[in-house]
Amino acid sequence: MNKRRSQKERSAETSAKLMSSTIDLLHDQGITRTTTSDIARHAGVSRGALTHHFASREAVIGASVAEMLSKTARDLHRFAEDFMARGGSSDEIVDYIWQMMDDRLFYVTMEFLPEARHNDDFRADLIPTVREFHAGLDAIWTALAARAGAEPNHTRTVMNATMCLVRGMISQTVLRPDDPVYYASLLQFWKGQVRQHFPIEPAEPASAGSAARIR
Amino acid sequence: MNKRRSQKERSAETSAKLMSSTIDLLHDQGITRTTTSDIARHAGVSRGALTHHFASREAVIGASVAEMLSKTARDLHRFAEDFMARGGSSDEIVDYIWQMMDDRLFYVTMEFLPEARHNDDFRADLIPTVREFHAGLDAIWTALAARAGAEPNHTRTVMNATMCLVRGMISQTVLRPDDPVYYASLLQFWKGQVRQHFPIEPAEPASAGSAARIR
DNA sequence: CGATAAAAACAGCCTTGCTTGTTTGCAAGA
DNA sequence: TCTTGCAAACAAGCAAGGCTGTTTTTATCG
Repeated sequence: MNKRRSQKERSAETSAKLMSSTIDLLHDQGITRTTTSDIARHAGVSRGALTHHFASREAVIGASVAEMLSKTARDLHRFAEDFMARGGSSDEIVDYIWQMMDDRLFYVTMEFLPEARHNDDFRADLIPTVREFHAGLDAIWTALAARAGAEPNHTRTVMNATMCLVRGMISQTVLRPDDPVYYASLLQFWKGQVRQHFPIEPAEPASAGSAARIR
Repeated sequence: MNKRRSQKERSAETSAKLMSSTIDLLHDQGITRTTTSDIARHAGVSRGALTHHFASREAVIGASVAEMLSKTARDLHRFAEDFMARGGSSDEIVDYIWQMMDDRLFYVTMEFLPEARHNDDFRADLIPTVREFHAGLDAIWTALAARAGAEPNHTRTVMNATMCLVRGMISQTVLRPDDPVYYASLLQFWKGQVRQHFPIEPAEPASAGSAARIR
C-alpha cells in the first residue's frame, strides 16, 4: 500500500524474504538441491538482489539458519515464562519440544548438520546461536525444576536426554515413515520416564487426553 | 601375492574397494564433497572402473551404504549370540550400541539421510536393508528380555528409545564437540534407566569400571 | 522548496570450473 | 576368439560468482 519505503525497510524486507525462502527450500528440497537461483525465485527477487545482500551461498544459508534458531530461542523463553506463571506439567514440556522439533526445526537441522561437520567456518559461526538456543531450553527446564524442587544438574540431564531422544526420533522418521503410532507410543513412554524425576501433582487422570499430536 | 586372479575375484575386489572407499569419503568429507573421481582415486582405480561396476553416482553410494548396514547387522547377530551364551548386562548393550553408532555408522548415516528424505528411489532401495539392520538389534534385546523375563513389547520400546537417544547424542556431537564428559554422563544416566526395566543380577559393584569409552 | 548528485537496492547476463555420464580403446582372463 | 575388466578421452549441463546496467531512495546545494 505505502508506495514509498525507506531503504532500511526495503533492505530488511528483502533479506527477510530471502532467509525465510532459504529455510523453506532447505526443508522442502534439501540443502544440496537448493541453488541460489531457487532461493531468489522463491523470494520473488532477482539473483542480483541475493548477491547484494549476501556474499555467498554459504552466507545466505548461515544467516537463515541463525535467524531460525534465534527465533525459536525467543519462542522457548516465552513458553518458559508462561509455563512458570501457570505451573504446567513435565508432559507438557515433552509435547512442546516434540512439536517444535517436528515442525521443521530438526528437519532443517538435518540438512545443514553435515555441512557444519565438514566446514569449520560454517560451524564456528553457528555455535554461538546454538548456545542461545540452549539457553532457551534451560529456561523451561529450570522453571520445571523450581516447581518440582529437583536438583538443577539432574534436571539438565533429563533435559538433554529428552532433546537427544527427540532428535533421534525425528531422524528415524526418514527411514521409518508413516508410523505415527510408533512415535506416539515412544513419546508416551518417555513422558513416564520424565515424570519419575519430577514427582509433582498426580493430576486428575480424567483429563489425560493430552496425547501427543504426531506429524 | 597370487598374481593370477579369476575375473570374479578381480571384480569383487574392485567393487569392495570402491564401496569401502565410498564409506570412508562419506565419513571424512561428506556426501556433497564426495565426487566419483574422489572415490575412484581413493580406491586406486580409474573412473572408468567405477562406471563399469556402478551405473551412477547414486548407485555407488546406495550399494556402499547397503553393504555397510548389512555388515553391521551381521555383527549385531554375532553379538546377540555371544551375549545370549554368556548372559551379559543391559549396561553392556548400551555401551555396544554407542560404540557401534559412534564408530562411523551414524556419522555416515547423517550424510545420506537428507538424500533419502528427498529421493524416493534412494529411500525405497534402502528401507529393506534398514529392516535387516533392525532385525539384528531385535536379536540382542530379545536375548536380554529372555534373560530378564521382561515383556517383549516393552523391551522393544526400551530398545527403540535407546537407539533414538544415541542417534540424538551423535547428532549433537557436531555442534557440541570436545565434551566427552557430557556424553559419558548422559550414557551413564541412560544405563541407570534401562537397568530399571531389566532388574537382573545386581552385579558386584567392584567391577563397575565398564564406563563408556567416548569418542 | 526544487533540482541534482550520490548511494544503495535490485536485475540480469556471462564466464568458468566442476561433475557426471558416455564412448572409445586396450589388455587380461575364459 | 571372445568376453570381461579397466583406462582415458570426450561431451554436456549446471551452478556459483563476478560484472555491468537500471531503478529507487537519500543527501546536498542553490
